[in-house]
Amino acid sequence: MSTIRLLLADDQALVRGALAALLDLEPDLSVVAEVGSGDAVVPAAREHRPDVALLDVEMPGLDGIEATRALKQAMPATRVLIVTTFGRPGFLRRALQAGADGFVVKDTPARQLADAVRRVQAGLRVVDPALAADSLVAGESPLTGRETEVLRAARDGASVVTVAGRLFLSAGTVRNHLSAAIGKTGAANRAEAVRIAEEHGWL
Amino acid sequence: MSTIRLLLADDQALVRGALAALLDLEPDLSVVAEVGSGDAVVPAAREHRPDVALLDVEMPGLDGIEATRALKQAMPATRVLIVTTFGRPGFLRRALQAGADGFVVKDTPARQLADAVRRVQAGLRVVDPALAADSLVAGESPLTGRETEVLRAARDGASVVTVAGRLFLSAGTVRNHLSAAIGKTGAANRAEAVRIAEEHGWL
DNA sequence: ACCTGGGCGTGACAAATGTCAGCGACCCGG
DNA sequence: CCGGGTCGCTGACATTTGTCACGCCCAGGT
Repeated sequence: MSTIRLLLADDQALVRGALAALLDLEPDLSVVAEVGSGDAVVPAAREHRPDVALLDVEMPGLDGIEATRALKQAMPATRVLIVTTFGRPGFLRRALQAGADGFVVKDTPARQLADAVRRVQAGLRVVDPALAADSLVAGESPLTGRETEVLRAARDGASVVTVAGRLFLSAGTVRNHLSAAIGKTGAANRAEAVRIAEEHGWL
Repeated sequence: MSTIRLLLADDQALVRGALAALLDLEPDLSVVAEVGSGDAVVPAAREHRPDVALLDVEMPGLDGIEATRALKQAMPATRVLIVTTFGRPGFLRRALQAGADGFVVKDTPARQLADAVRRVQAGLRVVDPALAADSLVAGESPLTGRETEVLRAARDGASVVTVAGRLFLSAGTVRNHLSAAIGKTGAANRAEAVRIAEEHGWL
């Protein structure tokens, strides 16, 4: 049995290095490339031809989801395993839609990671069961495209007019979109709506 | 030269295990205990007598800062090295005040971690230079105790009356404290004030 | 004894926010 | 071709939020 070649992508160098150390302990696994940003994933994959890519969701440049899409398009044979800090239900859904073969939260015990890699390499889907359940109840984002944009632009506490300026919209329109988002999220508030949408992975 | 005994505390099992793997590669280091919450730090330290404790800041139960204080009080000889995701200037200051011997961000290269551990064990202070500079400019929190409390209670987007109810205050008082916090942070907004305060590590 | 600063409260005011109804435009599927 | 949905905009309205001035109490330093 030949060794499985791995690519690691995580913006935190310490975590990246530590994961590499952990996975290199396994005799059948070998980390052939490490990158710290989403943009670097595809070039590194072209050069080192990994069997499996472990991608973090939170990354500068392309995030893990977009990087998955790009990688699957460039090299469809490469398996993708998403490794992330936050178990946002929406992330799981979007990751799978982007073509990911597995989804692991950083809460899972260290020893299971190598198994997850092997399963993914074998062509199986690996998904955290608890998270999958959450994803089903949470469902898809109820927010329309514009509402999502507006809510995202209001994340940092910008006022209505500021957001309107950023998106080239009328202030009234922004207010309406925000109102709709607040209603759909069940929030009482702009800030609360942002929080809820973020927790569900809708932003 | 005897080996340095380590205690690892991080709520993310995968990261914890990976760090353990990384550090165990060094011949002079040995991970003798791993815990996933701040409350477990002191008991584990009592049992395993580590030379150096690596603590994450973000943890359930006691956070890394409080755990540092507790550990230093219970076993002053133990060296504490804080390892954290976010380079919030305020965290550094509070960590050092709580008695930490070193402060490392998760962005630093993996190979430097072992060195940081050795330096801390040798009695030196280890601090990320860039972060130290930030800490100097950012300075201490300008917020008074009450203002901090109120701002923290308003973090999730709660309304004035809700916050007032939580803290057993009058609505007007809450508004005044919030107004003061907004002024001191230079924000235009409650939400912005929260964001700014969080970025500085004042919450 | 005096001053200072933080905490707590009230009242009043302007500005921002959230809600609602209604209008025209567009695209897509039946 | 005619809905239905999304988008964009307006205007009006009640509520919330942010600001300010003012007062009271208490703990600390001088």
